[in-house]
Amino acid sequence: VPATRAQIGQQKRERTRATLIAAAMRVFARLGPDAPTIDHFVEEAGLAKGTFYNHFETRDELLIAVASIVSDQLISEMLRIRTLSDPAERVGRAVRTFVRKAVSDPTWGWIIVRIALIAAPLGEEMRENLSIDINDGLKQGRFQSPSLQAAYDLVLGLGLMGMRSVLRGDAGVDHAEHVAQLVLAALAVPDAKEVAYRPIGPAAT
Amino acid sequence: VPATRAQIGQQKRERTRATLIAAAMRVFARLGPDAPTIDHFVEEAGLAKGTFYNHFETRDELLIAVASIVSDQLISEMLRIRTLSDPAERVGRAVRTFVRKAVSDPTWGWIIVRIALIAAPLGEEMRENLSIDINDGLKQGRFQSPSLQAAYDLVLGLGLMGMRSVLRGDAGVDHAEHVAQLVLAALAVPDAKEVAYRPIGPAAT
DNA sequence: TGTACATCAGTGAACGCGCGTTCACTGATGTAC
DNA sequence: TGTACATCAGTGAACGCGCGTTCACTGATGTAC
Repeated sequence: VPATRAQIGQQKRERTRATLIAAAMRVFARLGPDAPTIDHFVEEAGLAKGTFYNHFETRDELLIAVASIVSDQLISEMLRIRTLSDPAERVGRAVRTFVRKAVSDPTWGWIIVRIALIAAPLGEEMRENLSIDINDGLKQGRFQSPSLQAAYDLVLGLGLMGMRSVLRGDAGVDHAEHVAQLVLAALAVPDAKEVAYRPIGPAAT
Repeated sequence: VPATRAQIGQQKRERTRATLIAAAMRVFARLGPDAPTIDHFVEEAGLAKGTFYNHFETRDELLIAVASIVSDQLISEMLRIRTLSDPAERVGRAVRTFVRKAVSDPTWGWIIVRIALIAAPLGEEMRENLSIDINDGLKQGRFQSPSLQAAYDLVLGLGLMGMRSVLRGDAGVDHAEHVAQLVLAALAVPDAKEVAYRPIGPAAT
């Protein structure tokens, strides 16, 4: 089928928008949520300044777009892990996966570390999803914790700090497993080390 | 003794500087390290804009001054705790003290949470001091951890996230003890709960 | 088939506000005589 | 004791750069005939 003018235009628009968002991710990862200027984004993207305003009204709108994409990736990862039946394995796998992903995709990792706790949507999604898994473990007696909130602080705090360490190059190759092991040990999982190192195969229920 | 003109001037200067720094602490606590402008600081302090430049050359210099003060307070607190002989009690006490202090002095707490990981001196001081206590515990066999770095991420990550929870009003009255207990449990301290709740008396060696 | 036209994403010069920075001035207070 | 002077922290108006924002224009590409 021949492309109509409208279709061609839309495709170009979408490609430019994607270029801009990809550039914005690198910039936010490098400079954090507050410091970057419009010039930072368009220069990184290799586009004219006016182009920014063809796609976004404000700098904040771009930050939200970036946060939404990262948030969606987080959620889909959490949902894949949810197919595992053991809450300990779910929480351990989540921590381990995110720390490993920070190694393989530092831009993604720095965005999480630098804006995770600031951009509202991102933080809330993480919170909701984590709370489900932690609650499951507590109800089943697989976890012990003096409170849900403390367990939540444990997983999010140690997870983020573990990501930060590997991003800064301060940690060894097994850091993801080490961090997962400590999380599970804190929650009084007896086989914490075994679960933390369990090979990642096809999701077994 | 009658005050000389030079002394009077110096005293006034010091008072103004203190006013400015106290105002800057509230502003940094509220807005983070990047967002505030010079106008924010002088308005909060009730001073003229030019006065800022009588005391600091740049916005960054003020941030460093604030970070230094907070850092000094952190270190002196850590040094007081160092008089305790049991590494488990030292680490637990440190975490507990900082979370409690975030409750009683939210401005101080928010500064730690918002700029702890950004302002270099602050992060390094915390790192050095924590590493000493953690290393002691590992060498003495009081702690178990797959790596020093992971244990460090645990204490700093859970500590900061615990502070953040109480600052946001998301946690109960015993949150400091809950967080300390989880830290010690993660490090395989058998009497984690007992140590976390041990009354804070005069430092016993 | 070829040519003139319509559409629209992208462009970048121009504008103007906000914020960092300067500096001549004020006023409080000790000092000189 | 009283008065003129010196010093210096603090003041705030003024300046100008940087950055957000606008908009007339360009050029690529499909459409009309």
